[in-house]
Amino acid sequence: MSSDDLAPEDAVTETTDADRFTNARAIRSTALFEDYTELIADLTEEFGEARITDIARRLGVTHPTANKAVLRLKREGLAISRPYRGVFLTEAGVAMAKAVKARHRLVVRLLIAVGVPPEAAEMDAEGIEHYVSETTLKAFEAYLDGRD
Amino acid sequence: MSSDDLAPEDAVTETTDADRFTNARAIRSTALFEDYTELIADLTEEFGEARITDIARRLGVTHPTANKAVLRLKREGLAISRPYRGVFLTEAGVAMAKAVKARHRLVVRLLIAVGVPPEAAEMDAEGIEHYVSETTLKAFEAYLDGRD
DNA sequence: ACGGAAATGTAGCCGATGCTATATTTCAAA
DNA sequence: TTTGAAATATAGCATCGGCTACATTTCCGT
Ligand SMILES: [Mn+2]
Ligand SMILES: [Mn+2]
Ligand SMILES: [Mn+2]
Ligand SMILES: [Mn+2]
Repeated sequence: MSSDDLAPEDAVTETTDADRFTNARAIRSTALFEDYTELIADLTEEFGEARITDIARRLGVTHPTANKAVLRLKREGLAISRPYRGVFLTEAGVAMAKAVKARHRLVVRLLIAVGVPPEAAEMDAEGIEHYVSETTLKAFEAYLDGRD
Repeated sequence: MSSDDLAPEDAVTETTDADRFTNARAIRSTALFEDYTELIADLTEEFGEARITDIARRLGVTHPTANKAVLRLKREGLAISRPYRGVFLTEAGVAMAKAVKARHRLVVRLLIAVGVPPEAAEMDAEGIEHYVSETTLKAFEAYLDGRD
């Protein structure tokens, strides 16, 4: 199980356990932003703007929690807003939302394709989506195309 | 896209967006414990005990971080240890480790089965594993059995 | 036009999870 | 048996992401 089994002499770049965990930690720290941008995009499409109250209700958190998260989004250049007004995504925010939404849908489609009940697929995808790499995404696409 | 499209009069239990996000938040708060118990089980099998230094190195964190996490594990009844000695899992810890390891392997197997390169499968599984429900797990098993 | 309810903002608390710096303990080599 | 290096523990700092309580602003109905 140890990563130096059969360690070769030449300069192969090994993926260590630490690499995997470090990757997962990095993703964990951006997952919340991904959910916020995706949600703000949805609300903007539905209502023309994303109100703090609606964001909080959809996420199942209190409004101060949503407010604080939006402050972080603004600090990171993903959103803009004026006091007591709706929240809007920046270019970067829109780009993130688009990518996240595409991933979300693709993960759900794949789960359903391998036999996961739609309800469970939707539920699990909300967490899984953030950890699916580009490589895996491509594989999902290829799998979904090349069947039936 | 709104969840009250075609809302029925009778008492169907709807899964709201908030339910999904709340579920994902709950899982996020246990994911780290799952990684720790799985890792401690591995190290115990390899070396007869899990030393703080080894835990920290495998996870890619500093040893004070690992130490503090082990304190939380102990508080939650998942591990035991005496000062300056190795860490061991309790019954509950072993049970968690077993379940997590089974999930980890199954997720990797499924990803590979749908065409994800093994390297990427291992990498992504480290995050994905925590969000796979029992229902989805069963579906993965069925899928892996019922092919070839 | 205004008064009150709803929405939004802010202050402050908490635990989790990371870090660095420092203290303490263990253990093996000399 | 001593002692120094490695391992472990602890102290203290920071950010994140939850919460409650309270302050402020907006806006709708009368
Ligand atoms: Mn999500
Ligand atoms: Mn999503
Ligand atoms: Mn993991
Ligand atoms: Mn794992």
